[in-house]
Amino acid sequence: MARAATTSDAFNAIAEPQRRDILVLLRGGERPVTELARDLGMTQPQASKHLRVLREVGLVKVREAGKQRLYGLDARGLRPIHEWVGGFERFWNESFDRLDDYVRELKQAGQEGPDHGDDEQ
Amino acid sequence: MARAATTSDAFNAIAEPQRRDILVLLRGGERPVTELARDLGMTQPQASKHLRVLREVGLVKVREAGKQRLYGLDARGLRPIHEWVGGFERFWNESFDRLDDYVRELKQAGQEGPDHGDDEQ
DNA sequence: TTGACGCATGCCGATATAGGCATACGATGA
DNA sequence: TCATCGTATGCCTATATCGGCATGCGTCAA
Repeated sequence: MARAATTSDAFNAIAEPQRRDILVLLRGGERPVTELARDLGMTQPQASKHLRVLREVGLVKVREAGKQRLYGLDARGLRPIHEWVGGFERFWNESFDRLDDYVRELKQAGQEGPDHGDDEQ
Repeated sequence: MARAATTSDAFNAIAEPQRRDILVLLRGGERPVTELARDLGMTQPQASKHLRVLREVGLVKVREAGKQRLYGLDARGLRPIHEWVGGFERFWNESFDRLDDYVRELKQAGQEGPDHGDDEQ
């Protein structure tokens, strides 16, 4: 096997910096391919290809407008990511040493009696 | 070129589902490699390799414990991701059609001058 | 020392990405 | 119809991933 397809996931799609840049730019509203390419300093084919990936994972939508194709943001696909990552919030808020303590406490609590509940996906 | 290195970014590191699983499991506390491998149904070398990537991007830390090496979570690297993705929150909260309207309003406002007042949420 | 265990690596193969460049295609206007 | 603009694709190369398998290495117990 190789790496998971960039189009398999929103996770994989946004792993590419340029694609992230595109999304950010798109927050400002719909844009035609060429404009995106220009603003981000990439070639038109490059932009088109990245947009294809983003389209396939559903992070952008296209709208025909005469000769142009306007790409717009569809951020809904980012929500799951935000939630997944958010599941770690308490862990980065704790300082490191204290985090270890915290974990050890959890373990003990788990062995001794009713738990504090906290787990999985 | 090829794809960005998996170790170049936390973004790239968590693009791999198995690595995400490891992180989730690690929320429960430190674990030795073999246990992780067993619980996640992967081979030991596989686990080691994924842990290496996670270690290189700083999402996990290791601690020697006799024959074992205990891997623990260091979620601090996830924070930037959470923030980046969080920058799109308002966009996935809007329904799609309304989002377009919103964007159009922004554009007009930008061209005409002082706005119509009234946006988001 | 020897042996078992826990883990990290090395090597190989299959796959697919991202970039560069050329080009095909649809829409618009002359 | 023809030229042109705006995009999407195709092809080629270099690179690196992930998985499988074997093996190297350090630690601990006989």
